[in-house]
Amino acid sequence: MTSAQNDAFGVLVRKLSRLSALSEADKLAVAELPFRMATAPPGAHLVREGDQVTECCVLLRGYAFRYKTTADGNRQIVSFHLAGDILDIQHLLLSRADHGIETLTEASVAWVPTTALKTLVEERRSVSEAIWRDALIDASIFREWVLNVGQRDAKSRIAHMLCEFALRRETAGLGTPERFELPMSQQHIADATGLTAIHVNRMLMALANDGVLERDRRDVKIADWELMRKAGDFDASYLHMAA
Amino acid sequence: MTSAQNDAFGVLVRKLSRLSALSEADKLAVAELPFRMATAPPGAHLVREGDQVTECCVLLRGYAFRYKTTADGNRQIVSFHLAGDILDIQHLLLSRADHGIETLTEASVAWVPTTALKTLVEERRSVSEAIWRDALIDASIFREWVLNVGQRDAKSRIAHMLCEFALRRETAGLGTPERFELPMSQQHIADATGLTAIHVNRMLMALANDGVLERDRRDVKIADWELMRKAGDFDASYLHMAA
DNA sequence: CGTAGGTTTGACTGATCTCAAGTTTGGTGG
DNA sequence: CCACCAAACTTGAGATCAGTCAAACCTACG
Repeated sequence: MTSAQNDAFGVLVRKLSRLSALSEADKLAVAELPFRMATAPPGAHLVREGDQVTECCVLLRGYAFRYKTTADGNRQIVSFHLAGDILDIQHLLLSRADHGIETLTEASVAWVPTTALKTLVEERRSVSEAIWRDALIDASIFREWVLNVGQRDAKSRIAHMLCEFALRRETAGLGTPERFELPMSQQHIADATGLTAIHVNRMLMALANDGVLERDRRDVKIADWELMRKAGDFDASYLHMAA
Repeated sequence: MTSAQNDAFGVLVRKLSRLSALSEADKLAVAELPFRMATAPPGAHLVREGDQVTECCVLLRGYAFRYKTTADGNRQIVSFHLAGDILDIQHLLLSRADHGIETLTEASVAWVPTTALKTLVEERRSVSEAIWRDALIDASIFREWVLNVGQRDAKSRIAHMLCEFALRRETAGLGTPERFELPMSQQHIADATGLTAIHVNRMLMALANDGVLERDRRDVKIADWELMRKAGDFDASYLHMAA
């Protein structure tokens, strides 16, 4: 094992440490996982629906998203991901990909054999707890998204998505939630909220007009977080940031 | 331990056995879990959003659903459940309920201390695998629901929901998928699909008119499964029935 | 400096919602 | 056994949010 390996998983170790108390031995075990590094340009397919998967994919740098499509070709983004996220922990126990994974920006990913991850989970209780807690939070976020697309109107959906992104970004140590650059286009936001890109554009302008946010292309400034929270009917409980 | 205990968890043991190969010792360990039995009338709240939870809830008889609500009171059902389902496995590692659970029909439930379940999962590899596989399939279903409410039109959403219900019901050994009685009202279907009850009613009539299904109040007969599958854009892969 | 992807604008359409009323059904008590 | 009631279901008409189509405008990049 090289020190390069230790460094590679630093962002993952930090994320897992937020989810469960890891001993130094635990952290070392994570850092010593075998893996295959890869970099991918924006819009690269990491996993395609239907794939038989034998490696889990950890995002070390950049942004990615997971999506499903209908038979007639409509795309629904089901989650956005940032550095430190395990993109497909479900492949630990389900070998067939039920959805696709794609990069949003240029990204670095580590491919870890599922067998090695499985062994790690079986042998290290705290690591297991961190990983499964992460998977359960993942599911909680999906539930919130069902609520988001099922019950909220267009403006709220978008505001909610922005709140979640801002907060998760902050939690991952990627900057303040007040001002940030979106890695996704309005079409991506549309696919995540079940709207059209045109309507997303109109609602973003409406949000700016309401004084909820300021915008310059993909740069977003949330002028008034409380206003934003209300606009998006956002309550961070579902992110289970304090387990 | 009494034989009554063994019997109580029979439906759970069968479900877990479908998810992972369990030894007789594994099955016994599940059957020996401590629990508190309860019966609940239709519409009973089993868990409320925000609750601090110390017991997991296993549905042994009847139907239930999980739901979230917006600040202005709109309800989104995020999943339906039938006998054998663990209703809130997320409480194994997340103590705060991020959504509510309610019975659809009269039901019998077993409350199992999360500590006991946690011990079971730590000590029995196959049981652990079955339970986590179930949790991951749960998440896969949430993703499909995001797609369903986000991208499909009203008629397809309802048809998709009916396909899923019919198939899961069959898998659980509760009868044929061709003909069954719905445990939920049209309002429940509306809350699950992000529509209004009135529109659900119209679409159910349209589906009957299209020759996709026959209906007499809550009795449903799927005349032509292939037609139904097409109407709902339904592909069962996401249920991971063959792991 | 040309091009492609992303964003913005406007006019029109339509799926689904809202409101309001009526009907059927299953259960309950007299 | 029947009358009543509440809940669920059904029907109709009008309103609206978001989609569609078409075109123009940026702006980063090769």
